[in-house]
Amino acid sequence: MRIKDRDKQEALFLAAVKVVNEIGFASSSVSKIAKEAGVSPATLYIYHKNKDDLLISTYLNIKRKLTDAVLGDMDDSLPIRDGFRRVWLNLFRFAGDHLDYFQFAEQFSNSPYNDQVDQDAVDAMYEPMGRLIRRGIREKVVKDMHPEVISSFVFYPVIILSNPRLTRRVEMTEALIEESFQLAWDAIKL
Amino acid sequence: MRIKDRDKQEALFLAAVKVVNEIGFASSSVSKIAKEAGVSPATLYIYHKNKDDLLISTYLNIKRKLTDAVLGDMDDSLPIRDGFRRVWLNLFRFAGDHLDYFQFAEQFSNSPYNDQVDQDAVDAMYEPMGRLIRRGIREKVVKDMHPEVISSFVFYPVIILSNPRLTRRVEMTEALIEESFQLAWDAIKL
DNA sequence: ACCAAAAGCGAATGATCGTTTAGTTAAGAG
DNA sequence: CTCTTAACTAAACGATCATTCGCTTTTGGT
Repeated sequence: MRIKDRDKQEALFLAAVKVVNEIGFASSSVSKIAKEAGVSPATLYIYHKNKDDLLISTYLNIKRKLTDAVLGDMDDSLPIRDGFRRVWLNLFRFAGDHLDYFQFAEQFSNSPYNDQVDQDAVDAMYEPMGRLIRRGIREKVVKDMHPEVISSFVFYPVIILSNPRLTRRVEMTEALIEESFQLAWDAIKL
Repeated sequence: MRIKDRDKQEALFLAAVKVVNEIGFASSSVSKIAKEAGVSPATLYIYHKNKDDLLISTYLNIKRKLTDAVLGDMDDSLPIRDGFRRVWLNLFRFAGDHLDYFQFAEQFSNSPYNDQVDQDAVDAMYEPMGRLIRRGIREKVVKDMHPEVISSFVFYPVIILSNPRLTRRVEMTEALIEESFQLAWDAIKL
């Protein structure tokens, strides 16, 4: 028996990201994504059971790449502030390198599609971050608040600042990224 | 000659918000929105020149209501911190009262539709906020950074914290909202 | 070398899409 | 009350939608 083509898998993933970012969920059709991937619409259904499945697995694929890139080099022996700083810088680098992934993920997670993903599975990917936050609280370096509150002050500003659709007037230079991290740290430090 | 019906205008606005929030941009069609509004699809074209125009003006309508509710009672004589605090609390109250507006706006502003809106016009609505930030910097109470950076640390966490799609584990009580404001203030204060 | 089976595709399915047309209804001006 | 005009609609337009069908091609196992 024949085996599924890894290249087609990847081509479909990249095509979904590209088409959705260029024309939005409203206009993105299976045939447009298939054409962009250089594949028949019928072939797409060998890899995904329907359109929703294609989009959901594209999202999960991005989330996995994101958490790998951002949390992959976490080190429990690092001082708390350095741990946060490393993740912060990773996030900016990833956003710069893969703006398209970021944009797709934002479009997706704000849409009703998000209700179809297993949120606990996504949250589990962020577990290393939760560990860092809890350690910071235990060591009396970080304010004792729910990890989701801490995260929202540290990481969501990054999502805004690295999205040129929302932040048109500011160019995020190396120095400005470092300065901005100080704001994030000031928000959460004890 | 006959006059346009204000109730239909409003019904179309509410229907667009409701349908888009329930089934997303991907599945939202003109006929579904018209049916929800209790109106013929053809009638919709008397009020909007096409589908995009309907969605864009729905978004701008929400943005106007939002800035009115959040920035409408700004007072230049208030101490800086109290000014920020008032806007912060307004934003939480508005998010609680009109979660549907918030959700629509987030879906919209993260999609390519956003490229079709005059961003300068939207930015102008936030001008009172820019004034407050610049006054804070001038009086050496707020860090001297670009207003968009300051805003991203103060207000975007609110958008996350008040979105139950993203923040499922934390219930934002009055006390927690007040505590969270302290984090926002710590981030930007000198 | 051959076979089984899954990959792969072009074309067709019926449904729904955004928009227009042709005609009816209702209300403000006189 | 009448005329005018724009609001309003049901039905229809061609286009495109998500998905499937019938068939061909490829490939791993023997």
